[in-house]
Amino acid sequence: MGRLEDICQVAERLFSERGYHATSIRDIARKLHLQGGSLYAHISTKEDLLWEIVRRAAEQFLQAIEAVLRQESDPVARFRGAFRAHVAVIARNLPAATVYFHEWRQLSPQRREAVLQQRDLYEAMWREIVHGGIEQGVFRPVDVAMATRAVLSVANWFYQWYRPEGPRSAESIADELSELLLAGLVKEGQS
Amino acid sequence: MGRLEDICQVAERLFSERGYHATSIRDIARKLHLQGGSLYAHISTKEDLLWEIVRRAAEQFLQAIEAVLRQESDPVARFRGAFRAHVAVIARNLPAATVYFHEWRQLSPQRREAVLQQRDLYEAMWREIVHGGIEQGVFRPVDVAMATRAVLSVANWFYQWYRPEGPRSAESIADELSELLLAGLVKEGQS
DNA sequence: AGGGGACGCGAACAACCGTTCGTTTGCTTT
DNA sequence: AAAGCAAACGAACGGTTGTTCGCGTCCCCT
Repeated sequence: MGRLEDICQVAERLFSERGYHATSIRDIARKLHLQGGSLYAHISTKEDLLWEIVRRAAEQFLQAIEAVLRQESDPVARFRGAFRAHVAVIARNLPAATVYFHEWRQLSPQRREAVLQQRDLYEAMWREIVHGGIEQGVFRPVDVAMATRAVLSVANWFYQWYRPEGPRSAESIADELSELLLAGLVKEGQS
Repeated sequence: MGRLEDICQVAERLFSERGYHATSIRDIARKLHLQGGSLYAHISTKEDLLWEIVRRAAEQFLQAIEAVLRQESDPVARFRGAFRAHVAVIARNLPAATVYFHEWRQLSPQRREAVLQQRDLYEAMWREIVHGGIEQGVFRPVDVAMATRAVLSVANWFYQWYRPEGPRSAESIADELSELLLAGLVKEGQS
């Protein structure tokens, strides 16, 4: 089954660099020294390939935040952990994350709906973190939905500018960004 | 010249909804009750159409922040003004802004380069705002590049979730978001 | 040793792509 | 009324798209 993995990996790279519709099945095949039609021994549809990439990425985001929520209970620790985990998922697999954020609209209506449902669930977990911080008096009483959107904006936009060959590690960047966001959330006094 | 404007408007909508490569010249023509080939009396290339949309959007962002920098000098006022202006450009022309952020990579290498240069210039102006705030002792001594990236993440991601038919006005949202970001930047004491 | 299944080839498919072009239409100007 | 002109038609172009399929070829299992 190593071949399918190879195909996915090449597809991730090309889809992320050129976009889904600007990448042909023959482009993917060429990078593997194969003929276009040969890919259909391993995949059944070009869209299935996109779906596989998007589905896996979505799964990783969910698993990452669930692990944090399971292990941490303090709002600030949860916030830092979830932010760091989100950034790590992107950094660990930048092409797949890029495809996830950029190309999910090209999926069929049903699959698009599934992505949206997963995204809503993910955002609800983040809102829970923010809500918990306010309820425990650690965060200022800001609008939960709006603050969550701001946080996720920074977290999601990360894929647009992060480059692994850059000078700073993803963890170091994640910590600095989450510190900046926390400063806007936490009540004046202690961090 | 009204016809070209019609074409641009339809192209903005379709490109933003389905993506550039998923929209054919015939799709655009159909919405105008025209034949595919008829568009070529007004445009010279499909890519030229995309370029026109992207170019105009980029221009609006630049003009908006330049006006703010010209009128305001206080760092906090500049920050609030620039953020509000950025969000207003997106809200005022959501389809074009969506195409700008989402499809600029599909342009030719030279035009892509021009977009990048403009974006760098825009970001430099934002860094100038943050830098000025720190220098005057109004903002905490954060990393200018990183803080600017965080702010622009929230500002740019706005197009992904803002819907004009929603309950809150773009200005009200912009003010709340910029307040949240400012709280993370400003030194403890006064706002 | 021999049979079977996975894998890859390469030609072919219908559909669609962006773009061109000769022709027709219909309005405006003289 | 005639001439001119921009706009739209509609057929056609060469190329590319995703996908199919019959055919070999190689390796693994018994």
